[in-house]
Amino acid sequence: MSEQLTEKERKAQEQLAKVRHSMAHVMAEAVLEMFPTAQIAIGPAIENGFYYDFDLPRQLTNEDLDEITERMKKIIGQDKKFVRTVVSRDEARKRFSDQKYKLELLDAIPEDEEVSLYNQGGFTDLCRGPHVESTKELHADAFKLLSIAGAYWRGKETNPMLTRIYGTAWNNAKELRLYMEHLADIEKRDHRKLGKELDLFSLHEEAGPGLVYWHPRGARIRQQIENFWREEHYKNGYEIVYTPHVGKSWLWETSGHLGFYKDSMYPPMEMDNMDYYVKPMNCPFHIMIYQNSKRSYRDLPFRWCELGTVYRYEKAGALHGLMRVRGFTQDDAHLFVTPDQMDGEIREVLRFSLYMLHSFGFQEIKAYLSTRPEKAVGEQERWDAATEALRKAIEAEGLDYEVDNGGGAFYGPKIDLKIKDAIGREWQLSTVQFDFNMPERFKLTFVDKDGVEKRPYMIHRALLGSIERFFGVLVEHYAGAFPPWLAPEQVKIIPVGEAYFDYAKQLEGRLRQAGLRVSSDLGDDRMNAKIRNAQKLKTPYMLVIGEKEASGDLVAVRTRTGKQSTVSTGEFIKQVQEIVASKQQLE
RNA sequence: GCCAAAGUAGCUCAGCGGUAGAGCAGCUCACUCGUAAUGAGCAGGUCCUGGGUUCAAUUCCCAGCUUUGGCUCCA
Repeated sequence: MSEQLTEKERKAQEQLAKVRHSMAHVMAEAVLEMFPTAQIAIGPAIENGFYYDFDLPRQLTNEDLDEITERMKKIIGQDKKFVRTVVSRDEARKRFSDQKYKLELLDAIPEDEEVSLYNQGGFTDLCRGPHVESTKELHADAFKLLSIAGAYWRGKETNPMLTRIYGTAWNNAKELRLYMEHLADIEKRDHRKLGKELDLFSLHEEAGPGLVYWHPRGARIRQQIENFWREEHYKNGYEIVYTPHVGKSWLWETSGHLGFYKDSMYPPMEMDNMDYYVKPMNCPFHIMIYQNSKRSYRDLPFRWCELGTVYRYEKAGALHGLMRVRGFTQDDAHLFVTPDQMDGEIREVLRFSLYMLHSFGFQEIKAYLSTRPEKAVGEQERWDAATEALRKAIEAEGLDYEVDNGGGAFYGPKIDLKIKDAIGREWQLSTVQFDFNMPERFKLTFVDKDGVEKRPYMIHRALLGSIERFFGVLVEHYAGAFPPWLAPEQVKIIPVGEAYFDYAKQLEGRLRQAGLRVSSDLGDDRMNAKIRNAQKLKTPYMLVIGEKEASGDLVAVRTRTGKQSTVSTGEFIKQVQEIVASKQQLE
């Protein structure tokens, strides 16, 4: 199932990576022309482009980017050859004696590896390559410098901050244009922008950053998501639980959260000489329910789910719209299972997860299997068994997957599912995680057939992740044009004139009785303006009502996609109900 | 948290060392309308907050808060 590239595609990709990497060198040359004392760090090719990190004598402005661009164009036009030479370490050290970052990189190259330099005339870089033969292969009209950003040297928070310049580069001007259009599309779909335009939600710095306010229209969508979620959980053998928002410190000490994540938790509140913490996770609470009685192997598995709102102190600079917030609702569940049940339960969780994601319109899904890291709790056999269970489940579902060796949490291996949205971006939504830690820490037991108390296995899982984030992804995926089953308002009734206001209200009542989300526009705008307003809100159906419709029990349907038709009111209701029931998108 | 940029009306933005402007939205009035904006009028602002410089600060400087783009982080 994995993406197989043909030889030709692979070569084309390699070439483009070389172009981008070489662009980075050209940019470095241009920057050194402008700032001869600049320290240069690294400059790789990345997805869609390249960057280079510099330590510069002053801050860069956008005008500087223009000048760098002009200089790069000049360099490209000179047909400079990229020449590779292998040198000794001493030579390299001499060459870069005034470049401290390069010296550091040089020291990091293993003894048995060659040290190679690439030169294109005025610029030599310590570099493994590969590069294009000559700047002839680069296209002055197919690159663009995009942004200036700060980046830690070697990505380490404690290291100095360098100036990074990002650029994009392509094979020709047309590809660049398409990419720039893609960026514009991303901007149009931005959930923060659409959230305002469609009046879905807001954030209020004065009331607390990273905390989401759901407006009626956003809340309608959320209700649809949650209702569907609850129904499906009951259908799939889960029980819904509700747990508190705060708990005494011993809970978080026992769970280990205070030890590992204290900095990311909201500070405690003191009451009756006790510290209470706002929950950053739901698991300890579900565990309290588990411990409420002695559990038998006959009771297991327990599948307890909760739309649990948690609070985490995210760093100020990390907040981003709905995607990264400080208060969010996990569509959480914890499964307490016997070792025998593990395989089957994992398989079911995965199947359920895929079903949910498909229901929301995500078809392309990829799995990531993360295995035991260096530092981990739990015996090796349990890790092996759990990891195998995860792998078997992925393979049974025929999912394309990658293994992230050592990428698991310290308490257990996990599967993450990433979806691809309408414009090809990946978002991680579902996660299924084994936990060898909590049952141990809370000393969970069940009495097995043989009368012996044993540890249950515990599985954490979230299908949508956080409702806030999932909602943000949905907004961007659909660009705000939600399929009718999710749309906050499905139908807008637009009378052609005041004479039909009464009929509009009557029709509205009838549609509402039929379960549709509908309202009438009885303002004093002209019909055209009303259509425009409904269209801007991406309302799926607009019903224009006048004499013909009122007298014939008809509706003139205009969909937001621009299709028009006239059908009987009954027929319209039936059609919409069908589309809603089948969760189809409007065509 | 770190680097950089930004913060002016509900929204999108212009402007500027002499205490502010547009479009849209809102309100009022007129128009009574057949598939993406009818017209006119009115109202709306501690120019993010706190200091400093200055005769005078929304404008310049400093600090803070928030947002944006990255970096780091993300149980």
